[in-house]
Amino acid sequence: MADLNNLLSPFFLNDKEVKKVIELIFFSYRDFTSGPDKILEKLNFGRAHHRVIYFVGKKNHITIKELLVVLQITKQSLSRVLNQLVKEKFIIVSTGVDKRTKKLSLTEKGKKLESELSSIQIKKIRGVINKFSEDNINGFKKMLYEMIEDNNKKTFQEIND
Amino acid sequence: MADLNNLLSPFFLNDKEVKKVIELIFFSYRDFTSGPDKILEKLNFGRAHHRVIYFVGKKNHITIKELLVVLQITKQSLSRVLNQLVKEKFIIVSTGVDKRTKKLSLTEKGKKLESELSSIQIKKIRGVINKFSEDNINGFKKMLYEMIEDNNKKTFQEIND
DNA sequence: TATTTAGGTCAGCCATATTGACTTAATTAT
DNA sequence: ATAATTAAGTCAATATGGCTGACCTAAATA
Repeated sequence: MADLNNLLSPFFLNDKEVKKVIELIFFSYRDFTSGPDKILEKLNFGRAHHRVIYFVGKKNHITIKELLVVLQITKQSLSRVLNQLVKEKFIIVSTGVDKRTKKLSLTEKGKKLESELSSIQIKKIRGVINKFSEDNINGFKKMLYEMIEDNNKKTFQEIND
Repeated sequence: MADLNNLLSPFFLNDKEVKKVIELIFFSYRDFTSGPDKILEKLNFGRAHHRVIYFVGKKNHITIKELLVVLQITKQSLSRVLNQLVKEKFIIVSTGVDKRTKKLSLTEKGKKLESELSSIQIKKIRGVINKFSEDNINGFKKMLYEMIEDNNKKTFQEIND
């Protein structure tokens, strides 16, 4: 019902073919993160710092709790990473209207790093986009979205509304 | 030249749209690995064990060196993980024709675990495949492949020849 | 006023990775 | 035959990024 393509010619991949997809995901993800990793290394930061920088950049004035929902780590884990970023002035903290909360923002230094890290990944994705059609890109996005668990689909929507 | 679609209607995504793709990759990969992670946890294993189990299952009689090329970690890192898997009888080791090398194989216990872990990810991918067309799937695979660095593309080909 | 919420902190633990230095045994090249 | 290279292993130290559990403060809400 949903898709004529499937009704007319149901598409099947055997286990071996599906496993190739597993490997493509593994290899592509590793290379997707390796670029930023190299820059982060020079700053003695890791991927966790990248994620915090990224999502604070994405949503200015994000609170600790919101960040925890997105990252799905414990506050103890976030704490160490975030404190380093604040101490080294990539992120500044202010108090929310609800005075229990804290609002996080990137400093100019933080914005610069975020931009440097993101531009590597943006470049990589654009490189891919340029080789494919609009249909392919839209399919790619939809398929990635379908791989996300329902509760996290909600989170993805929330950070993009 | 390469693609009429792009010549006729060059497809452009602005930075904000490309960043959505970055997030889709982040969220989907996390959920792609979370299923196996839960099973591994019960065995006091981690994702590193999964990768070793996976690639030994993929290529029976793989050597340590071949495994290191695929995994791109140091032999010290591999050593700990592999020794645990051998000690707990998920993997058996034999000597190659070149007596310097070792050949790794899954035991029945190892095959069972590999199958249990892979079936989760296979199921997830099939779930996605069933919602899309053959064109979409082929596009998906090609786009993932294009995200891999050239030297690793070679590795991907080699493990699939 | 009592409870919940947002955030922080201390301590200890585990997994995964790294670098560097060094060893052994087997193969290959000179 | 000897030298060089290769495959594998090991010891030690270090870093990152997660976790649990226990406990605390201050502010908001019921």
